[in-house]
Amino acid sequence: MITEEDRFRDHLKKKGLKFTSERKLILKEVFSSHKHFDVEELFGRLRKKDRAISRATIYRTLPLLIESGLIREALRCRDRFYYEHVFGHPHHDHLLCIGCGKVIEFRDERLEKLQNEVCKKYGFELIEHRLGIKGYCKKCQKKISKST
Amino acid sequence: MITEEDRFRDHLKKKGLKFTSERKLILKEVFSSHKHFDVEELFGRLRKKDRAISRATIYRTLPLLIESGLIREALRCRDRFYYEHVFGHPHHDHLLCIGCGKVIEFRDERLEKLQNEVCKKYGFELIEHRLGIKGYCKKCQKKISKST
DNA sequence: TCTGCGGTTGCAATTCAGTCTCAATTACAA
DNA sequence: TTGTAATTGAGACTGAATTGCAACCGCAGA
Ligand SMILES: [Mn+2]
Ligand SMILES: [Mn+2]
Ligand SMILES: [Zn+2]
Ligand SMILES: [Zn+2]
Repeated sequence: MITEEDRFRDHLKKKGLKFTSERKLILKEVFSSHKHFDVEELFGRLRKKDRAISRATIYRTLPLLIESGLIREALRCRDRFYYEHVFGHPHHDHLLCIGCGKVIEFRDERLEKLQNEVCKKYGFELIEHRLGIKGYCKKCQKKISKST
Repeated sequence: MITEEDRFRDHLKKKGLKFTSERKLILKEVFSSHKHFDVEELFGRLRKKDRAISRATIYRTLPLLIESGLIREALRCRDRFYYEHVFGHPHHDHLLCIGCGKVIEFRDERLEKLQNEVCKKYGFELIEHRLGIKGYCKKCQKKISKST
């Protein structure tokens, strides 16, 4: 069974890059939780450990994790990228509540299939897609109807 | 028949805001072409006219045009937002070529319907959505297969 | 195990889109 | 025409992300 570390090591080797202790720590921290995360949060989490890692190194490592197929940019909110696992986690899309910021993940096979059809129609080779649906979650709908 | 200017005037009036010459010029320039645009491009186009308008005013006006339902954020590439017309142009989604930057617009009713279904399932009130599919256009596929 | 060659790191400086402040200006309703 | 609240441009500012550089270090080969 291949672990995320195996995958990362392979990718680095292929590119003639080194598996440093910093990259190892970042990888470990990234895969210690399944939640979406941004650079600041990751930086904060790492700082609390015995070994702090600079923001620059984090910014330089995340693209390597993306290239390895381990994570991807999931959302962009509040002027930041939020990342999520790809390795070990099936693809899905997101509902974003404008009211409270809640994020709901969903997967719909029919949506995926239709996108393939669209690409076929235009002779387009699909590499990746991102679907973000903005609106109001149940709770926020209630809040709004109460306040009017 | 309602024009984009009517729409903008109405919206401004509703909010107690003024229809200034700057806002009028920005509106005019935005609707002078149907292509996607970003702030820098719009700023450049306006500067070439008799009357230059500051970036700050453009940044302050675009949200008003969005609120009015005249334009929307269509894409995010190269760290910038790209905008497009909503007024007078039916909703659609985008295929983005990673190779050459080409943007293909498409509309698929079934995709729209399925998204409504997904929202219903989660009790989510859909306000807007954005689907961006990244990949390679026909030409870029050929280029790649030639170079290997 | 030792060595040397790249690749890597942290830091601070930098970039750049986007926001904000403020004094001067202007739309527009009365 | 006038009063007033909204608006403007200029430049300072913010904050995420990038970069240059000198010291550092992983690792393949000896
Ligand atoms: Mn997710
Ligand atoms: Mn479009
Ligand atoms: Zn909510
Ligand atoms: Zn292309």
